[in-house]
Amino acid sequence: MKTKNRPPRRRTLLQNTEATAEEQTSDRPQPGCGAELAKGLRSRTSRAAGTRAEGGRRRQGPGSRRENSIQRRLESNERERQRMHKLNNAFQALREVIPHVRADKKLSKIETLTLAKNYIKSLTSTILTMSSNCLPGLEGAEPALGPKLYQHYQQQQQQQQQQQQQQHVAGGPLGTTEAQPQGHLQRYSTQIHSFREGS
DNA sequence: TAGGCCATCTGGTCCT
DNA sequence: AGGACCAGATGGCCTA
Repeated sequence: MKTKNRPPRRRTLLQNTEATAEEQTSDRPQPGCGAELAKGLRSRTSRAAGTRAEGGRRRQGPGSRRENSIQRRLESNERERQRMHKLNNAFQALREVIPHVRADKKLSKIETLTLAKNYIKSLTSTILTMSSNCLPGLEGAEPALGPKLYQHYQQQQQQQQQQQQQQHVAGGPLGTTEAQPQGHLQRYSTQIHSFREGS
């Protein structure tokens, strides 16, 4: 696994605002981001257009609109960074459950997604092969096997729940305090529901 | 050194 | 209104 513990490579917007006037007039691209460069070009043209209006430019002190705007941008950047870190953590978690040949080499994101897709497909295929007799209606369901399996699983769950309810009505729990099976599929199901509900 | 991959910034859009 | 999400742009790091 390539561990790139890189220092922040870009100067932040705040740092840019503190850049020297000499740097700001330089034509050399600064180690800032590209979008900002584009914005810089835009602002350059607007500066050129608004030279007269800017004749008496005021100092932007703390609490000014520009200052607030920069502050909001920095907060937004931080949130975006956190979001990307979470995304990368999810990628890492996915890498750890996908079997692959070269364990010494970290999978790229695209490789991770591709392998995950193929892995799911192969597992689904295996399940189908192993239990083709037990899962009526799944024969030849190759194109959308995953959803079909999940559907079947849901039906099984409903049947189990109905049976449990019937038992409960008939004679109570009969002392069975056994928890619901919390297998991977169960967790998967729970997760899907939580995603749907946006929680 | 070119190309792949990645982190980061940014502005726009969508959603709550 | 503010946060989440997304995509484009850019530069740094790494490897063949």
